[in-house]
Amino acid sequence: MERLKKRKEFLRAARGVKWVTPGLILQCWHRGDDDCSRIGFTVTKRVGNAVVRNRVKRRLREVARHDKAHGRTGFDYVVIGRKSTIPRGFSELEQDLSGAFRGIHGKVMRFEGNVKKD
RNA sequence: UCAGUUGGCUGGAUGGCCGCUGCGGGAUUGUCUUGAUAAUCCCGGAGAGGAAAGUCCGGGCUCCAUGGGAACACGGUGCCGGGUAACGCCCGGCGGGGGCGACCCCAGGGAAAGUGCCACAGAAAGUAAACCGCCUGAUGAUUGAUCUUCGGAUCAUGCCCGUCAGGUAAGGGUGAAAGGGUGCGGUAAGAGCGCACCGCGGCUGCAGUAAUGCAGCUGGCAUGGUAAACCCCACCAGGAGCAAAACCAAAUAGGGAUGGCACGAGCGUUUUACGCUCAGGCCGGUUUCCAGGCCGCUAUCCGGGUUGGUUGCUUGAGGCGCUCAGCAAUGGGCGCCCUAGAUGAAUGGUCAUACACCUGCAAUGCAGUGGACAGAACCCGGCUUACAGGCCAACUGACGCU
Repeated sequence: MERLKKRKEFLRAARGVKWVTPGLILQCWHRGDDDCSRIGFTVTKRVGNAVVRNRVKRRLREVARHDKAHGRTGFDYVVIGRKSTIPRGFSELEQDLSGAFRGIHGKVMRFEGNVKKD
């Protein structure tokens, strides 16, 4: 799983499907090719100062590192940190992410199925 | 022991497991120019701050082609001496203010160069001025006396109640501030009108590198405040910033159209053309001068590009220790050390153990929360702001004991 690095790719993922959990928000964009899955992290200034933002981003990155099973090839994912990411327990965050992956994949399939019907 | 002042240090600890980014070494594989490069793995070691922050000053460095002189504009600084690469910083001193004291605070040049402003209140806010009051003179009324034709007239009085003319800044009242302060004399009442002391100005002497201080003589009250109002004086100062800038790869453009001005002179070669010289134009905020560089100039319109990598990038006005000079800031000498370099941006996640903090139960234990302010982005020197708790040193005051 590689990292997203360009602003354009983040903006493209923000136009895709979104899934909200208590500890984080997951966005994804189905590229449609067979390259490996990619993931990026976003924490806005509303969450806190630089120290808090760094801490949120590190916990999210660590959670994503532990969860290697759910990312699918051909997908770009963006994880957005929230103020609630800091007080949330680490195992709870792991459950949030794996649940978000399962939910968002189902949502993408339904969305693409609707597109094919149209 | 308590209260306080100043300066400095520290900025969560220990361990297990799993990661991230550089660096050094090694192995395997691929490539080729055979010692380089790319990928993967292993080992070792390193990896946020005192403010990394605010971006407020001063520098280094890079570009604006470069260097220098003069004037002006804009901007900044402002007691004196020293330190420094430099500063608006630091140290020492002076002056003023505060504190019993250790000590602290000060945007601290010029207000007799000029202009402006001083709300409200108040009579008056700066060529002083007369509201109340005080004083003098005249006078009305009053009162008294004399005369009388009984209407009044004349003389005196002027404390009290008025009017007019003048004097007065002592007192009252207003204000942030009322044209030196206190006392004595003086005066009709008063006033630097005179005197003493204090304050202020000038001159002289002494001490000090100087700011300034002390002493003497003298002047005479002349000089209200405000320069963080304009201003004057002295000194300093070109602009933009690492998204600077350079290189590599890809892409490309010193792109096109229209109009205006110019397309000059001389020489050489082979009359177009090219080269050289002169003239002309452009080159830091403006003007100008000197050296120098560049070459058609200019206006309007149209279209396109602005991505990736490498360097810059961490050895520097660098730290630590000893020593010498100095009251100190700081400087000299000697020795040792190398200590983050990311770029959607590493420096962490998690668990355990004690240790602080807070809350509750409740009573010195248990449970829960959970670790001050805060995250490098080219690098230094400062300033400012934020900061839980802990430690050290020197000094001051009070109380007690010896």
